[in-house]
Amino acid sequence: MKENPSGCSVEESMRILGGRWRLPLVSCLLDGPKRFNDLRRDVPGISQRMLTLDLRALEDAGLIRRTVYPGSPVKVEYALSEDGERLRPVVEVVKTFGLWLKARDGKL
Amino acid sequence: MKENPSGCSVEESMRILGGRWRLPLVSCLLDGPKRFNDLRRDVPGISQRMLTLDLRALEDAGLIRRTVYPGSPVKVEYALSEDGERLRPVVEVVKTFGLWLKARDGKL
DNA sequence: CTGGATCCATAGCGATACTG
DNA sequence: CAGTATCGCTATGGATCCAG
Repeated sequence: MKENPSGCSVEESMRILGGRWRLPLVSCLLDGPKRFNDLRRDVPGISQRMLTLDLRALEDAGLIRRTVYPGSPVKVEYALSEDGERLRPVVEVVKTFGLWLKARDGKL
Repeated sequence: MKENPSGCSVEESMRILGGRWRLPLVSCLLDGPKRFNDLRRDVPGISQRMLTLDLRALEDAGLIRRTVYPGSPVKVEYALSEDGERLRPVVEVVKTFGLWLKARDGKL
């Protein structure tokens, strides 16, 4: 009973948060809602394709809300859902680790 | 230049923690040092190949220490390094999120 | 027991061009 | 502005066999 369902939970998370852009994307959205091209700018290096796919995936997971404001041209806004807000601590701690990593390896 | 270095740190982290098994592996090692076949057992589903590769990668990143105790048969022990201990909060928070995720999707 | 070597399948991702 | 569609490469990971 002391066995490892813990690792499984981590796997569950990684199925959604894995990949190169998911977490950086969420990280950007923690600042507040953004539009498609805002994200393209704020997540440097992401391709338009991956942006679309990962936004889709996160939306399907219920972590992101997509709102369309009609008009010409249309305006589409992406925001973290209430559930997605649960990712804040995740992003924070991963970011912290990344910063520490960079500092460590920078000093070697 | 004022732009998102936060996201970059997240990317740095994911370069090391990405992949399907890295974090589950670290999660297992949080309990204490383990041997190769212990890990094979405790990280259900991992192939021997990936276990080798990921242990290697984490070792190269300085997050894991590998100790060989000579004898016949040899005994090899893997443990988190001091640096690797920095992953504890990461694993914890990811695990928490995973558990919550499973609960949420289980209840839908 | 602790791996290394090989082969192979798939998933992830990038680049580019096109569209309402 | 906010996407879709297509192509192809590479990385990731599984299966199997071999070895000290």
